[in-house]
Amino acid sequence: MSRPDTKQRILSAAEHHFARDGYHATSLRSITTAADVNLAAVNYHFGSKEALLEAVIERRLTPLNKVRLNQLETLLKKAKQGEEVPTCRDILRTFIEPTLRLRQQGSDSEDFVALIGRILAEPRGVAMSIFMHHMEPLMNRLFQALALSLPELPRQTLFWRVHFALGSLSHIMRCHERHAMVPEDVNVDVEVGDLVELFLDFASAGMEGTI
Amino acid sequence: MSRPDTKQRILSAAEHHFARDGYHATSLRSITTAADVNLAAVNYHFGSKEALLEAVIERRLTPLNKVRLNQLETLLKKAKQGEEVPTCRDILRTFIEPTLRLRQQGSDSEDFVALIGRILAEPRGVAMSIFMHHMEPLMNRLFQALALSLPELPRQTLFWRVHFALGSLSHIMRCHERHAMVPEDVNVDVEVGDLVELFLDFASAGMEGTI
DNA sequence: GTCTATACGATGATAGAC
DNA sequence: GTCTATCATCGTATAGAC
Repeated sequence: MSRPDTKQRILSAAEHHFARDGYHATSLRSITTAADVNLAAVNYHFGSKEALLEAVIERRLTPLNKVRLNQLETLLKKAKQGEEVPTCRDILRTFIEPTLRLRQQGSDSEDFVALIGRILAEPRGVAMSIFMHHMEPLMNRLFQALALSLPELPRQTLFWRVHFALGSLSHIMRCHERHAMVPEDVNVDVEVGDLVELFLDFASAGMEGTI
Repeated sequence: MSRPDTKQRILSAAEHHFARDGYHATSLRSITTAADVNLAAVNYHFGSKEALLEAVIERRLTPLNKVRLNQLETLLKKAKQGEEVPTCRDILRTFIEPTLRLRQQGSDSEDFVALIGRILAEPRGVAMSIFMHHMEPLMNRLFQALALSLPELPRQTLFWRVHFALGSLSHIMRCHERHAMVPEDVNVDVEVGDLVELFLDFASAGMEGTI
């Protein structure tokens, strides 16, 4: 019996398990069991566990970054036509909104969001270099746009603030389920759209803060 | 031959390896080799790999939180005497400065900072519950103080902003060595004291931002 | 080409003899 | 406290069925 979707099934199962338990704590056996395929199928289709992780990342990161870059370029073009400078908030929005929206579109991309959050937390992790490679053009463009929007800010200060903001984002990406130590009278359930605005309030204020 | 410092040597070696490679990617063999003790010594002194991790965390987190809580209480008392409200920036400082300072005091606590950053990145990780248990009183007090400082802010908004700020902090804790995608003309080397101020500029502006 | 069954060497954590 | 044995499980390799 031929099942042409074997690769995709492995990718989805791997995505889910990697996101939930982390790369090292996930065994190939648990993935192949969940995907209902033979253990050796991973090696046949991907070559190794590490290569599987790379494939998991690339499957979703490539289209995501295409969307983010498109939105950013559109914003910059529109601002240029109106001879304005795009706001810091709008620039950040092109980066974070498509990311957080992956959670809600009913697809199985929710796991991916958490997975990226985890990868960003493993400095010397196996996936870091492949991830960075995919992010570089977008990051350069983002930094460039923010520098345009905040011309008075020293570049070193700008760098650190971008670092802080993206660190904050990676934290949210990881923790959309776990909410420890929530005060009793606080309701943490928010719509994705509201979370985006809450975050943009915080991050753009932080970016624009006086020195 | 009896070596009374066996436990401490294991703790330090474990701290170093857990911080560098992560909990799951670290083998007991690599720890005991580095500590120059027998493999089984871990089980004898701590019971299990997981219990060792807990001991590693507790050894430094207990005194750290004592310092943070003391600084916060002192700040609140001083403000009360002057019949003032402590600033958001000063409150945050009591939390983050003692943490980041662990890197520079020449001790071996640098690894611990990175380790905590990593633990915070593993939602369902083995160490999360023990970590949270240690943080709860301090977090409650922190939230309470910030609510005092920003009375006009809805509590839900305050919660999320604290969440964002601490996410940002955990990111810095992890990444003090890796700095990917740094623009060419930016120098990322900063003193700990400068980093604290850079972060407080960002975080307090973000906390105080208008709604 | 796809997929399966099975085996291998390495390493994991732990228990029990000493 | 230490050492050794043990056993489960890991990622990977391979031979062969469809």
